[in-house]
Amino acid sequence: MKELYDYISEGLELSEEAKKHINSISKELQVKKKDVLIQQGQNVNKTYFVVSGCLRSYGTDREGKEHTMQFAIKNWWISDFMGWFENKPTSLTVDCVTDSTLIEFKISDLEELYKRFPPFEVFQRKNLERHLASLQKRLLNQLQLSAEERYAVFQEEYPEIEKYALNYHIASYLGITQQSLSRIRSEK
Amino acid sequence: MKELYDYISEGLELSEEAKKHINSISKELQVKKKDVLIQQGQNVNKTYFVVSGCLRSYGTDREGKEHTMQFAIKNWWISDFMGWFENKPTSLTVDCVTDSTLIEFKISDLEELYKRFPPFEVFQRKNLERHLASLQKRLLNQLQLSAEERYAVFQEEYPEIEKYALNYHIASYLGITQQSLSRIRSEK
DNA sequence: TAAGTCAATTAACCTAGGATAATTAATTAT
DNA sequence: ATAATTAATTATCCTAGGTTAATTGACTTA
Repeated sequence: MKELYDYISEGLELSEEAKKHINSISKELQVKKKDVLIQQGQNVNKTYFVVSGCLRSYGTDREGKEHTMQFAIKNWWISDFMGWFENKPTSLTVDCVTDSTLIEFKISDLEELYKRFPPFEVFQRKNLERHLASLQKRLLNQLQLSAEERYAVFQEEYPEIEKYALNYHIASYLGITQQSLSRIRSEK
Repeated sequence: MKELYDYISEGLELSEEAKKHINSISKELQVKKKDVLIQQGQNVNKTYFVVSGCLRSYGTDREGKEHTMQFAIKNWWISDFMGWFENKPTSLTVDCVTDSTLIEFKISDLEELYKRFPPFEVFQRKNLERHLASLQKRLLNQLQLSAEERYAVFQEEYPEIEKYALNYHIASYLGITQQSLSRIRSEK
């Protein structure tokens, strides 16, 4: 839990009362590599804060191909926004790239938290803003860079993730096949 | 101004006092097709609410090719999140696809508004959530659909934008060349 | 330690969509 | 209206990255 408090404290003053409330709505979770936390097609109502390890969210298309939306490591959140905000069955699966320690929240409990402790509302807005900015950057990269360039950006930006993730996870994040990624790697 | 009030009223109770405050920090703007509102490379501090017409934000790469990040029509906001939240010169240009009527805000004035009127903070968070969900969907489409399929989704989702925007605007939104879009169109 | 997975690499071939360039159509300005 | 721009289409050729399949390597589990 300490990791979560530290993380929050970077953004706002965390009162004892707030800590207690957070404690009451969350639970720590030990999960194993390949455990599935959110399953494509079901309704989402959970979100996860990563204490250690690595998670991944991805969509699976008709042909069974996976497309990685996001990785999450220490101090990141992961869930399926699309499913939650549109209140529809999720189009993403969230599973574990490695054994991990997580803190689990019901999204509705977080909404309640924002109401009770307004600084959290602000904190969350700023998180969303940052998240949005990084997604925009990724989309722009997708539109304007070659596969090789995207891979270079990825390596530059997320060296720790490259250590955890499998080759085909990374390929599907970059929007290419595993074989292409292999090719790119060997060309250096 | 009425359009903006109506838009806000869909999300929250709009007091006279809040209206007055909004009035004091915004100004209505008439702009012409091709006018540039935010120029790639400069610092961003403005955001625009579209009353009528159509705007577009895009990045220009080294080879001078444009890549459309977003269109905005009636009741949408447009600015450059990446530039603002990272406090860096923007990598996007925002210009007018058609003559338009806008309401202009300084982003810092909006932050002040959130502070003074907390319901706006919530309202804004929810907007960001929706925005994030739609961006995720777009990225997923980019990763898993063919150019032809993406175009079909675009037509389905934004029929009004297709009326306003030029062919090469749409192509650059889909991540393909103008010629490819032409080809796709003629194949039907 | 051998058998059985599961992941990564490599190679041969193929295709969606890019590049270039010429032609036609649609706007805009005079 | 006419000329001058600016945008869209079409055609040819080309390439990045996909597809399929075989090979190698690296973990598991027995």
